[in-house]
Amino acid sequence: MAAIPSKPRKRRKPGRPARSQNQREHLLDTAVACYARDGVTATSARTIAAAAGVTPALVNYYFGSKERLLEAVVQERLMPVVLSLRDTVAAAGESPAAVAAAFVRGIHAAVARHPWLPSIWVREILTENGALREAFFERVSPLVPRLLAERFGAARQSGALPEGLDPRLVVVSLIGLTFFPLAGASIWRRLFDAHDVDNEALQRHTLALLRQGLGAPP
Amino acid sequence: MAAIPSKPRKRRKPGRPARSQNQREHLLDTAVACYARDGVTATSARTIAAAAGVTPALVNYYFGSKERLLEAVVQERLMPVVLSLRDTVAAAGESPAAVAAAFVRGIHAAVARHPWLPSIWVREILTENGALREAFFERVSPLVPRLLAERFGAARQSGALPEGLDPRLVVVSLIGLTFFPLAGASIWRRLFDAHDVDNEALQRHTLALLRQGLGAPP
DNA sequence: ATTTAAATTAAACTTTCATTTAAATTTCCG
DNA sequence: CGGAAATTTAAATGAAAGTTTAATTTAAAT
Repeated sequence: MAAIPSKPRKRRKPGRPARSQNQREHLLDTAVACYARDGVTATSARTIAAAAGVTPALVNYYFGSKERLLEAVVQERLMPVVLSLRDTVAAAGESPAAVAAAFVRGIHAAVARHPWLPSIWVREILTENGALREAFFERVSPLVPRLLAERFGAARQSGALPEGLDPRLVVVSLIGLTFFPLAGASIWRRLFDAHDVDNEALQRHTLALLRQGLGAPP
Repeated sequence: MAAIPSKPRKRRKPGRPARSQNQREHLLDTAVACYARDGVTATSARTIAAAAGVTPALVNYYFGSKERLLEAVVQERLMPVVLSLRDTVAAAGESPAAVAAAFVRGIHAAVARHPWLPSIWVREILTENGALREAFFERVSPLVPRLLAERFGAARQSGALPEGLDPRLVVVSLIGLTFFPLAGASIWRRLFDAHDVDNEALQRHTLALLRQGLGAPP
């Protein structure tokens, strides 16, 4: 049986195109979207190229290898977001509640601009052999998680942290309360028929939970 | 240059082995560990076979295909844990705090037995094209998340849920507060030098945060 | 206008993967 | 003990992956 070329796909001939867009930036954006959708390791260079409408060879032309494309994504897409988040947190007040609120708002603002963020975080940083784990330790963790832990640690020493809470674990809880619901938004919206709940409502809920908790069991 | 057989690897010859262990169960355990470490899509049948000390052909002998191995892992490894968790939650009282506490304790107990659980959850259920997403909707979500949402919904109607909290989002927050810190345990222990904090301390912290929150900003 | 540099593709190469097949070895049942 | 069924491997096959190379087209520089 012969393959039927139902769509006579017009493949471009080789050669520099007339008015070329910035393919390098476009490849970075496409790659980050593919990483978020399928995971870094499961994303082939061919997939990224196809999604960007180019050939795999172009990926290597701009980045040299699959590995260095990931490195460029970290440097040019992930790190700017992290730096901006650090500034937001650093500008918050001293009280744990204020720092936590600034973090929650900062994450929500970042995700509104960069929807790929939570998915990549939970897949590639959180898990055992995540593709961004080392990048996280070396470049991200000194900027945000350590800063948060210092603030909460100082608050505990001045008695401003409620009894029973570990300042380091407050950082962990905060990340879990923000990235996790944002990463799974499409899941719980579908599951609970909660299409009425937008991210702003989620943010209000999270801040309310952080303020007062659920109360004590009877 | 000739390959040097430094370790004269003793490859077994074909044939049924003398006293065979249960390779099928062993392959299921190995697969679930590989899934947790590298992610489902990034795990090749060869990787699982090598980790289990057998050849890839044996994977197909027992499961027919890579895809049906995943299906068997869901049915025979994941689902029993989910069913047990549902019983724990169903046996809790009516108050939101009691239900939440039962869930947190149930998750911690399950993870103590099955360390692969949080990693697989955040990677394969939470994210956009996660390999277990459909299995979650069809088989897991009716058992646990829906049950939780019903309890919290009832609590809100009887006024037992604090102001500002959405009963459906309480479920999401709960999962984020448990699976996320457990999945990332090796990260934050290393990051904060918190090797003194065991999972029991984490559980106490989480329950304390759920009880009282962080307090209001000044 | 001519030359040089940049951007892009097609095609080829090598590796890795999932799967199939045939053979080998052992257990189980009569 | 002897044959049928079960379990395992080596080897082969075909598809997909990452990368390299050479060719081709356009833009930029002189």
